[in-house]
Amino acid sequence: MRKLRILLAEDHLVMREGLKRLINDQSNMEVVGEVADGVSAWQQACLLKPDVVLMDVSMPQMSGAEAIQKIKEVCPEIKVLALTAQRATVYLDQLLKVGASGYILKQVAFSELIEAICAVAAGRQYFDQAAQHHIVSKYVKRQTKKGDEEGKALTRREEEVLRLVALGFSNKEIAAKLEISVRTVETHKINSMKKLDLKNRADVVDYALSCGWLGTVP
Amino acid sequence: MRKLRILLAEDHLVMREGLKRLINDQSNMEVVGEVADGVSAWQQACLLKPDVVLMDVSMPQMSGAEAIQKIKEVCPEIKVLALTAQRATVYLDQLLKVGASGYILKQVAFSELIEAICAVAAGRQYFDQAAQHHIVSKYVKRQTKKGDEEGKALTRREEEVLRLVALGFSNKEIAAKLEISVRTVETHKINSMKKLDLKNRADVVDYALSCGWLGTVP
DNA sequence: CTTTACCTCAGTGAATTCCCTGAGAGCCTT
DNA sequence: AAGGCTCTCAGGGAATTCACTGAGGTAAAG
Repeated sequence: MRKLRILLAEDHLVMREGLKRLINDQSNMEVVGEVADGVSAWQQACLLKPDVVLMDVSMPQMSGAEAIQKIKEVCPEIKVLALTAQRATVYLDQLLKVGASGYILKQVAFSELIEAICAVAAGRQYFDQAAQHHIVSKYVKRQTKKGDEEGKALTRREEEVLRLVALGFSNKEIAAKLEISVRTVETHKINSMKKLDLKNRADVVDYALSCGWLGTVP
Repeated sequence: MRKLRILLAEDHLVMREGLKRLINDQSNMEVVGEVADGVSAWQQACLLKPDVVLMDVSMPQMSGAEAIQKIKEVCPEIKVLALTAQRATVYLDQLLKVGASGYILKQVAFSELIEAICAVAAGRQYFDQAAQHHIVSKYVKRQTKKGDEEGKALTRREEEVLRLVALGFSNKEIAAKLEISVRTVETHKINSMKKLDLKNRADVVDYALSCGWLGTVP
């Protein structure tokens, strides 16, 4: 039986080394490459053509989601298992959209990680309990509410503005940054907050944290 | 030669298992315990009396710094090596104050980690380059500016308020939370921002990120 | 006992944000 | 061509924050 070829994309060297050794100890898998940022992840994935990419979603240079999108664009046959430090079910939607085959927390037991890798390598999907629950409940909502859920997706501009709001920038500063008027910023801000049912800045920060917008300091 | 007895305090199971195996592979050290939160870290440290506690500073229930303080109170002979996911030199001061013997990033190479463990076990201190630089530059400043640096330390109340500001709460909400008047909140906010030379909310968020105030969602 | 630091609160005027409304231009789909 | 979505901008009043000042009470340190 051929060994599963795995690419590690994880910027914490210690965890990366740990993962590498643990995976290499498995009889049916081996680590064929290691990278520490999203850009390298994409390049190496296309070069090495691993069976599975184990991808930390919060990495410098390019976010995990962006890297996954790039990989899937060029090599759709490569499976990507997203690895995240925090519970971030909101972020999950984006990962699913760009083509992640699975989603698992770093807090997870090692045996479950191996199981997840095997699952995605076999073409199945793997989600931890919280993610599973999130997906199911959203699906149920969609069934009942019909297209109401889609109406809650932020537009590019809205997300851009909301991210800057979470980072603490004032409307004025955001307007300057994006070269638009303050009133426009207000509009995007209000609209995005209504869509996500965020009542104040604290909610925005919460949302941003759950999205990983603030998680990594590059 | 007796093996170094090490306690792992780290809430990411995968990294914990990785660390355990890597450390146990070393001929001169072994992992004698593993915990996933600050409270357990404290209890197990006092129970197991390890030579070194490898402590993730961001853990649920009790922060790393608090746990270190507890450990050092009861068992000052136990050395603690602080492990952190992000560069957070500001947080470093607190770790030093409570008695951490070393400070190292998760991004570090495994060999350096082993080196750090050996150093703190031997009673020396170990700090990564950035931390080293931070300490030295602060020391130099203190030499030149005398007590000026101390004047820049936030008071408990100021830090409390600033943290809430970074989390996106409005003055009004903070006032309600702390049961003080809005004007008092304004005062603490202004004073703390002046002390740290933060010009706007964005700077506050930056500072908070560098302190790890926003890094972990428990 | 005096000094110092900390926490608390307030006045004031300017600046900014909030929250509602309405609306024109560009682009894509039907 | 018509409709829908996105991005853009604006008016206006209420609410909040900003940035300055001053000040009383308490607790620790000298």
